[in-house]
Amino acid sequence: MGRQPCCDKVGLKRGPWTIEEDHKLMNFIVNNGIHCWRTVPKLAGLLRCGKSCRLRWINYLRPDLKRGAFTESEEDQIIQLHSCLGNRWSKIASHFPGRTDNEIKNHWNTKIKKKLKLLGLDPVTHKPVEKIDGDFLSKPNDDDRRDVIEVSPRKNDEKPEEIELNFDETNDLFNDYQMLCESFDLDSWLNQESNKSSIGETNSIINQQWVDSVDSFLSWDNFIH
DNA sequence: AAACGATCCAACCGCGTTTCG
DNA sequence: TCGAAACGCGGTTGGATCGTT
Repeated sequence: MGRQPCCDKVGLKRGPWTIEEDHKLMNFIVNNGIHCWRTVPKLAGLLRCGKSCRLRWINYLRPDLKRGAFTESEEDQIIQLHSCLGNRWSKIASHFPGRTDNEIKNHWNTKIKKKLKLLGLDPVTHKPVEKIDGDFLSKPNDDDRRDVIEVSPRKNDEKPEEIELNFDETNDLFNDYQMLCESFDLDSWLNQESNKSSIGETNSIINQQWVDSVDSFLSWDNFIH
């Protein structure tokens, strides 16, 4: 005999969460904490599986979530960590208090990947795309030595405002990026992050403050997703 | 104003690992 | 010790929104 099943999947709700469901889940966790995700939906009165509740809490409802756009320095750190850790999003996210692995993964796939490609870098290997198995392909001709980045939307027939990066400029950017990566000491940075007054301690304070004030600052009737 | 395509992101799926009976 | 379920993670999807034609 192993554990009891997480859920029977019959009659369970799927898809986007409603405000009412969010409220139920938050109220339950605020009052009871998290001990076993399997029991959470049942005790909270939700027709969801524990897995779905866990995801909703982690990615959306957690009080210590930092919302808003990623800053440039956050992006740089993500790139640096990705070059060391690869697609281990939860590991990367653990160094950004208030950011979720899902959020970082989405940001990587929608923004940073493109940014690296524009720099002529392979987002997987962080190496120049011209390079295959250690050998550079033939020297690019003049047409190939230009990357064009549109920086403003086109209006009708108007010529788009563009930044032209020739091959040498792209290389300069890549060199800068490599220097940044080389000068980045992952170990000391990780130590520094973990020494920051212990994140768990900080989070518990934040949680407590949030729990104390949750009903006063959240007007659920007017809650906007 | 409508149609279409691109982009974003919340949520789901499936798999490997961990935990428990 | 073993097997089944829970957990956690990374990949993928689908719907909402935005921008362009």
